Amino acid sequence: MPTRGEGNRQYIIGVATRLFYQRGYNQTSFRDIAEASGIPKGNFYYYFKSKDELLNSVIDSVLETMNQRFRQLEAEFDRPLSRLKQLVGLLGEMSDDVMQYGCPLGSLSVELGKNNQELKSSASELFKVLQNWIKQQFSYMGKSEREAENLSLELLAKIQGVIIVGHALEDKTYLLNEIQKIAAWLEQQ
Amino acid sequence: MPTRGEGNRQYIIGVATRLFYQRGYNQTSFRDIAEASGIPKGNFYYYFKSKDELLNSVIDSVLETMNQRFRQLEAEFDRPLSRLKQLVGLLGEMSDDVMQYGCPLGSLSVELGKNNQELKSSASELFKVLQNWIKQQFSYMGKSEREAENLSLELLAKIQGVIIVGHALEDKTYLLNEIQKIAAWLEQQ
DNA sequence: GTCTATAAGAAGATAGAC
DNA sequence: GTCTATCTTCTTATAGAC
Repeated sequence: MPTRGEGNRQYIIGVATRLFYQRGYNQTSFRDIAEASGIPKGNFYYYFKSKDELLNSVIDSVLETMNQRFRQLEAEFDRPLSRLKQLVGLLGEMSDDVMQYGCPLGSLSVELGKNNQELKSSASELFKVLQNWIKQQFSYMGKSEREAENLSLELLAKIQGVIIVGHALEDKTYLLNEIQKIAAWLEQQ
Repeated sequence: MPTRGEGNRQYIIGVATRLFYQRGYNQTSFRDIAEASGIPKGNFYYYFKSKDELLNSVIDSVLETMNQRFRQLEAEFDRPLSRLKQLVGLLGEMSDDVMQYGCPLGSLSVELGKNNQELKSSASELFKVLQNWIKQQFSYMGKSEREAENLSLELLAKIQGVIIVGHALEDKTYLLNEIQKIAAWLEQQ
């Protein structure tokens, strides 16, 4: 059997990230992750002392991925408006997943809000980091502190709103159209 | 022990409705419902042949409650605009629950979308009924078919957006303020 | 580090006495 | 109709061989 060492840890986190999103945290068992990863479930306790700790590691990993993507957007696009439009474009690329599983950040936050307040706060951190980055982009665009705050919340609410409605109404065309409208709205700011 | 007959059925549905909302469907066990209702869990199978069937009954019951409330709003308020504002006002009254558990319709739809497509469609029905009623109110206000459709979706997306953002950011003040803004937006239509 | 076996308890569901 | 006891399976988690 191959020995991947610490690489195994990251691999487990990657598989868990996907399954937690697609099936929900509570509905994903170590058995599921074991089958999807090919790693016996007994091993998980060598890397994580509990399932909750695995979720915390997943959240940390998602946070890191988010920050990497932010830096990437900052390097690739000079104009903050372009960065925001790119972010919205990403939503369009994820539309199939979004239609089935909802927003990765929003759905996790809501699920954990129902029976795990501690982990819910961790998940909410992701949301706050995203909001802060968006806010900063609006600041770069010359908006005041207050305007940037309001616009960042407005953008987030628009995104979350069309995701839930598209998901619940099972209407992908609606979702795609609304994403276009959000991009157009961004252009006007 | 008291014999409540068919009243028991409705009583179980009522307790389950609340618990499914507060804890999530998958995270609510028959044991939980038994403890909260005082009815032994073995009895549930006399009224419902499975947990999924109980959820279906809950969804049916919520649908009926929604329709009752619609009729009530129609009887109590002549102007369709007043009815819609009242509906938004209801969201404000539920704000504490919404902050903790999210939207009763939206969160259920997202949860079921992750591992129970059949039940998810049933939950989505609730959403569609709500949208249709909202659309009808806009029609009564003189909007065209297309305008009424768009406005109903816009209202729903606004509501869902501020719920998720308020919930994830743990900011009740934001939620309450945004509900006020939605009411003001309604006024302009 | 990796793997198997298994413990301890909770889940949904059923049987059958009353 | 109501209730208890129990079956089966699945869960998280641990023990211990290799």
